[in-house]
Amino acid sequence: MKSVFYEQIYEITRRIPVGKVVTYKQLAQMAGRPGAARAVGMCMRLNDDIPTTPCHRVVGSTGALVGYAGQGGVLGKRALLQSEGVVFRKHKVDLAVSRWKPEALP
DNA sequence: TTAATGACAATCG
DNA sequence: CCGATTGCCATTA
Repeated sequence: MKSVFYEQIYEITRRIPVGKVVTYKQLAQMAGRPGAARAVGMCMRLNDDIPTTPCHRVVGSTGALVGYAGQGGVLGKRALLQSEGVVFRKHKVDLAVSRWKPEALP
């Protein structure tokens, strides 16, 4: 365990359903640290356990794929998201459709 | 304790 | 719309 903050981020990230994404800002807010979006990004970068923590489902507030430490970089990330059903509008994720809203869970 | 680093985000020209 | 700038935060050396 690196830190409580990181663990929280990972835990939330693990709940993201297939075909949906969240923004770094959103994660930070859910972890109780609004404004720590940047720190969240670092957390994702350190994550190497992709199977249990789908960090590729985390994008920028505008839907742009900021970065990806996994295979293929942001390109591979985009491919993964698309294959999971995430809707893309040009080069960015269509947050209006693919943003995960915890309250929207059935 | 201070300074530096990033997978961010909002603002400005 | 795009690129540059500034502010923010947790972690690390």
